[in-house]
Amino acid sequence: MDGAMGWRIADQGWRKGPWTPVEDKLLAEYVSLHGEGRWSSISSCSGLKRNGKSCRLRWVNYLRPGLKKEQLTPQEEGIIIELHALWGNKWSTIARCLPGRTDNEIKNYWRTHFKKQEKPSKNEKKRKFDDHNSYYKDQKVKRMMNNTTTDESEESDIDMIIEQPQNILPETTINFTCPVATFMLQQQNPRVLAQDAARWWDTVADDGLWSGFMWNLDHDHPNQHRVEQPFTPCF
DNA sequence: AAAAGTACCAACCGCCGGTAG
DNA sequence: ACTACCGGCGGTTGGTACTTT
Repeated sequence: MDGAMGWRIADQGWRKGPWTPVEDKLLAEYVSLHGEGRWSSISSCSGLKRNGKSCRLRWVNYLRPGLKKEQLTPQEEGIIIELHALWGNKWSTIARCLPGRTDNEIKNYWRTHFKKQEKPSKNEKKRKFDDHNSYYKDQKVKRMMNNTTTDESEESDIDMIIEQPQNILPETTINFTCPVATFMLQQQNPRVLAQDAARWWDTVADDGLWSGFMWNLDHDHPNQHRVEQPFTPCF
């Protein structure tokens, strides 16, 4: 398999590594003339010493018009989290629901922010705990200032986390009590670190974005969830 | 100031499914 | 029905910038 002209990598002397501006220009010109596709014939038509696979990837992930170069917004992060919980590592499917974002970008984002190493360094463990702990302290203070919750069980969970670090520090994964985390742990993505979800949650909550979001957790039946506003097919 | 650790991202690789001949 | 080609996908790697010690 993969014996196609432009697809064969060995023995062809294809250029590898980072793309140069000249190569980008050649690729863009080729696509503007011939449209997307026909990747395998690029090298013969454009003079590019790249295999078709590499050309396609470069176009899709970097040169294609409409790509967003800026950082992911909190809304986009939330969508990624939700869709990953629903679909798993279907990066291209998730990407179709985020216009201007690529599967590679989303994949990288997820791996960087949510799929941490099994055994982080000692220092990182400490930092994760510190971040996690300070997050809950912040949340507690916010609630006290806003006087918004009287949920004793949640309160005691928070106290436990803050006051009993020895129970948590040695572990890579920390359990936590916000709805996002609870949902994610119910799903098959339990390896979400408190630091990451907490950071995201903090942003969303502070920005007032949470209320408009798609989650709808059924507190009467905590083992169940439903999506109030299903996605319209975007692919 | 230097070394070590970490985060981020572009690009490569192998595999798979669809399709044309 | 079979085979080769093509395009796409997900996992992984390597380089670089940034941060921490």
